[in-house]
Amino acid sequence: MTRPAKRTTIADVARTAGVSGATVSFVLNDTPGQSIPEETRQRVLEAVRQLGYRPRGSARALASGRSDVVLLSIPHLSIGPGITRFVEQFATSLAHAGLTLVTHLAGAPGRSLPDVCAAIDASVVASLDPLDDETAQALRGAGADIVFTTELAAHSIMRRTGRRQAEHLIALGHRRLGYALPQHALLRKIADERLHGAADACAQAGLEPPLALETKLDTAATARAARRWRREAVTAVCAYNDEIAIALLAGMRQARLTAPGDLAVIGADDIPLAQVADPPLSTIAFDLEKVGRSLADAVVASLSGREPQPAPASLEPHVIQRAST
Amino acid sequence: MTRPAKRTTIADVARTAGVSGATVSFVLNDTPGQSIPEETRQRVLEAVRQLGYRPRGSARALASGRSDVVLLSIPHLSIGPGITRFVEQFATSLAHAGLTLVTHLAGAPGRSLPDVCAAIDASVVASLDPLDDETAQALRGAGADIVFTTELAAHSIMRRTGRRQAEHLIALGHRRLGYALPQHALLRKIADERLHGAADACAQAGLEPPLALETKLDTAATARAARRWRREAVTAVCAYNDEIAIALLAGMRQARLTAPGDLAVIGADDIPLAQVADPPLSTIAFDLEKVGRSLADAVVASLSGREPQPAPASLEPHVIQRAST
DNA sequence: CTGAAAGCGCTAACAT
DNA sequence: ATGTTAGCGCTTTCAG
Repeated sequence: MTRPAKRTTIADVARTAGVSGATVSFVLNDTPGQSIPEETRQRVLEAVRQLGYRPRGSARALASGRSDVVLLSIPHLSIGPGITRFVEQFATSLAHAGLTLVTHLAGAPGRSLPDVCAAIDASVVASLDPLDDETAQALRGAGADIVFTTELAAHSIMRRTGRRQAEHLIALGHRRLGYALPQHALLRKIADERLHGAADACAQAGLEPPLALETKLDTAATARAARRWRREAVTAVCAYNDEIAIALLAGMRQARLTAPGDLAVIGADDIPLAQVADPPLSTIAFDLEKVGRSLADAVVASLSGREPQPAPASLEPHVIQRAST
Repeated sequence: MTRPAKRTTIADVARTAGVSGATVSFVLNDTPGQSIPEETRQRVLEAVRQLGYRPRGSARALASGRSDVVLLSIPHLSIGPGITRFVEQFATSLAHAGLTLVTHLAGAPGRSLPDVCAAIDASVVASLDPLDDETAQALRGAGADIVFTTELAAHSIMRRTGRRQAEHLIALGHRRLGYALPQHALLRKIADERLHGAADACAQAGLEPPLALETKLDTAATARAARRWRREAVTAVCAYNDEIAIALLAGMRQARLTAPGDLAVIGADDIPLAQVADPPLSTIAFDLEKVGRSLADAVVASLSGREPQPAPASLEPHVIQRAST
């Protein structure tokens, strides 16, 4: 057993501060039901600072049974500026509650989510994608006190996003819609939600569901799709996201079609490039930071045994109207 | 102390398999210098499967002194499809070596990198950005057996990326270059590297350094920059990345300037949207997956006390020539 | 108000 | 070839 240079432990701090390890633990954790005199408290804090001491997570987790680490599983590809803001807000809110966030990119071969969860002994696992039962089961067994999926949040936001896209187009007078689906299999789950939402809006307006076509980030492919939609009397299309929408705009340009005249197009996610598209792209935005905050609230609630609050209504995705529709 | 329903431990497995805990540990870890009969081995494995047992990371780390967890710090904003591929490959290669990767989004308030490192008791910390000394120090103290920064890898790749952009333009006959810098402060470090590389290429060709202008993802802003470059006799510009390049193309369109005639533009990173830009955007690509693989190699080497191998030359960024230059 | 002591689940000597 | 045992660093009763 090769044991490298011993790190500073709670015992070192205790010695320096002239107290016992227990006392150090008490002040560091603000353990309730203890009344440490301010003087002692300061002495301990000073020793901690001086020694640069940080409690070792594994020991703490082992002893207390809770690591206070939250593991967020991010679906494979959909990473973008929006997700970044979301994760940051999530991490910040969690930190505020004394929890530490780390993330795991799902979908890659190698470690499965339960493996990672066990390895870091996470207290909570959050996922943007609904987790399948087997995984959820494993996670519980692997020590995640609770498994929190955003099925109630992100999932339904996706659906409402599709719904808004379609509603906007319908309100503009369009009666036959198209839907541009991404090709990538890993985006399919989210894409299906969005498409589903759009279909709901159509049904509610007494229209046929959108004509969904698979596309990719390639001008020739989107040009083909655009012609097909035209042929089928589609006058407006919802794109799975802004990237697809921008590619569609490019394909239309190649096919000598213009937006919104020949085909109106609306994207989703409001990526920065949407505003410099030609024409500027209408899109759906939602407050990811707010989502991050409520997800954190839910995690905290869950950890303290309370029921999670329903997500605030202000999470509603909303239309950003630009020239493409 | 609320202790929730006990999880299955190594003792449960031992009992079920009719052996001792040590034996279970041996077969699970392939502990060298032990010769477990195949029959026993299978019995243990069977019990593990049946009970769905996974060793608890914290206990393992505490006992052995190594968590085998690698923590990757990702700089704030530069997340994109490229980074995703990199992280996935990194995780996969690491998993292959028995290591588990988790990531942390740097830059957000809340937990600092050393905090996270201590919380999960990471064995290794890797960062795409160079780490400042204080952080590196804290990391070492916080238990990262080694701190591995990619200063040698990613850092220099950034510089070589800028160099390639400029070299390409110079080879095309341009004698006065511009550089489009991002506005965001957090991108500055990388941007400076890229600009520096471009300046090197200029110097080597006996040219003045590029005229660097700060821009943002806004058509009016990039149009202004484009006019300024024209005024200063710049004929070609390197953009910090493809997003900026696309915005510049849009600004030029607004200013009735065309690429490459009025101003040639080259981006960097080869994002999917680059190929559907109008005109299709020349850019710099590099094999992020290869970077992920060599970074993993370096981590493994470092963990076993060997010197990291120099990164393979095939990591060189290369030009993707499209119509914008 | 503070300290002593018993573990948390696992690994790795050391016995057998 | 397998079992016994002593911790790893910390938290948390329980005494003082």
